[in-house]
Amino acid sequence: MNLTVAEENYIKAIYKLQDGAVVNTNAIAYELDTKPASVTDMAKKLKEKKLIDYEKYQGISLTAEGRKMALQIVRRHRLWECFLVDKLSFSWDEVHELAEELEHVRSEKLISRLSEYLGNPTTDPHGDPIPDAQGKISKTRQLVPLDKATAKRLEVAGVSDQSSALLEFLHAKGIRLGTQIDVIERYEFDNSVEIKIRNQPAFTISEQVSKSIMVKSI
Amino acid sequence: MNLTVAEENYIKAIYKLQDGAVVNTNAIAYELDTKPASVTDMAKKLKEKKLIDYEKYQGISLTAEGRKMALQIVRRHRLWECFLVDKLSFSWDEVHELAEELEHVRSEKLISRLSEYLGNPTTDPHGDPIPDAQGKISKTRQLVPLDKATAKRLEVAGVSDQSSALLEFLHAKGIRLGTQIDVIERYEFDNSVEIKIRNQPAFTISEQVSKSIMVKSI
DNA sequence: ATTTTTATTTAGATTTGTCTAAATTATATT
DNA sequence: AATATAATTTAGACAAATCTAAATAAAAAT
Ligand SMILES: [Mn+2]
Ligand SMILES: [Mn+2]
Ligand SMILES: [Mn+2]
Ligand SMILES: [Mn+2]
Repeated sequence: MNLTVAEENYIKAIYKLQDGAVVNTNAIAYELDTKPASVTDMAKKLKEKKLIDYEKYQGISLTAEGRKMALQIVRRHRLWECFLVDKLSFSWDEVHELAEELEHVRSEKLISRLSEYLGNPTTDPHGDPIPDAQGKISKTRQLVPLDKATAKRLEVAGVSDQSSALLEFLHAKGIRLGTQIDVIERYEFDNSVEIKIRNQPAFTISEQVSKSIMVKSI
Repeated sequence: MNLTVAEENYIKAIYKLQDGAVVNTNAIAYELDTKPASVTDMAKKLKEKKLIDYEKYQGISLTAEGRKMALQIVRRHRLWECFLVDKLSFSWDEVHELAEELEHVRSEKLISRLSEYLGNPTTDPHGDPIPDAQGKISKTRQLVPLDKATAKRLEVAGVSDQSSALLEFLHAKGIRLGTQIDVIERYEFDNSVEIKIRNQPAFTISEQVSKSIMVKSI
C-alpha cells in the first residue's frame, strides 16, 4: 500500500484522535488545519483504499491495515524527533515540525538503521512511546491534571472531581471528554490558565478547575 | 522564494546538466524520467518565478537566484548522503535515492546542525564537493576515462584519443560531448563495457574505446 | 536547397488535493 | 414536537503536476 504525503498525514491524525470511539470530521479538519469538506473528500479515498471504516455522517475509524500504517508513520516521526534532540542538539519544543516532514521518507532500512543508531529508544523526547518495527506500542502515557501538564495542546480525558458544579461549569464552557485544548498562557500569580477551544475565543480558568481536568498530550 | 518538491527537482536537474551552455528540454526530461511536454510546462513556471532564463526553442539556463537555490538543494542532498554513509553505515551506492527525498526538508537550522554533526564535510561519498552555507562550491571533480569510472551514470566530457577512427565510431554510435551514458555491465574477461544511451538499445564497447572516452559522473 | 529527422511546443485531458457556498442530516434546546 | 444550532456532505471550482497526440520549429542529411 503506497500512500501520498497527504494520505499519511490524515491517517496519522485519525490515529491520534481515535480513542475507542470513532473520529469526527471536524476534529480531523481542526487537527490538520484544513476544512471539513476536504476531510470528507479524503475519507472517501481512504475508504476506497480500505484504510478506514467510514459511512457518511457516522464518523471515521481506522481498519487494521490503517492502524498498521499509522503506527509506522508514528514510529518514523518519533525516531526522527529522537535523532534531532539526541544527536543534533535540538530542544524538545522545536522538533515536531521537522519530524512532520522527515516522517514521510519511507524506507524500512533507513528507519531500522536510524533506530539502531539511536540505541532503539522506546520513548520520544515528549515521553510518547515509539512503536517497534512490528508496530507494537506500549500503552500511551497516563493522564495528568491540566495544572501539571507541560504540552501546549491537550485533550480532555477525564475529571478528577465529579461535583455537578464543576461539570456544569465545564459543560457551559464547552469542555467535555475528547475536547482539544490549546494552552495560551499560565499565570503564576494565581496559577490560572488561559486556554482556547476550537471555534471559541480564549478564556481563563482558575487553578482549582485546572487541577480537576485530567488531560493527555496529543 | 518557496519551491515545491517538483520545482526543486527540476532546478537541481538543470544545475546538474548545465555546463556553460544552455540545457535542452529532452535532457531534462530524460534526467527526471518525465516527458518533454512536462518540462516545457515547468519551464514556463520557473521562468515566471525568475529562477531560469528561457525563451522557447532556445534552451534553459539558471538565473543567479536559480543557481543559489540549486546549490542549497545540492548541499542538502550531499550532506544527507554523508550522514547515511558515515553514521548509518549505508554503502555509497544505496544512498542516492534516500537523499533524493531527504533533500526536500527545508530548514537552515537542520542543515547547519547536520553539517556540524558530520564535521562539516567538503565532499560527499561519491567524491562530489558539498557547497557551504553561502553556496560556495569547490571546482567539480576531474574527468576520468570510462574504464576507470565507478558511477553508473556518466556524461561524456572529452576524448583522450583524437583519431578520426575513434571519432567516427563515436559519432556512429551517437556518442558526443555531453551525451549521457548508463553503464549496464562491465565484463572482466576482456574489459569491455555494455552501455546504454537514451532512446537507444544497449551496446558494448571495447576496452580500447572505453579508455579513450573521458567522463564525469553526473 | 530540399527533404528527413529530431527537438520542442501546444492543445486538451487527467489526477490529486484543496476550497467556498449551499444543501442536508444530526443533535440540542425550548 | 417544533425549532434552532452544529456537524457533515455535496456541488462546483481551482491550482499543480503530469500525460498523449498533434503541430511546429530547428538541425542534420542528402
Ligand atoms: Mn507529516
Ligand atoms: Mn513527539
Ligand atoms: Mn529530490
Ligand atoms: Mn552524491
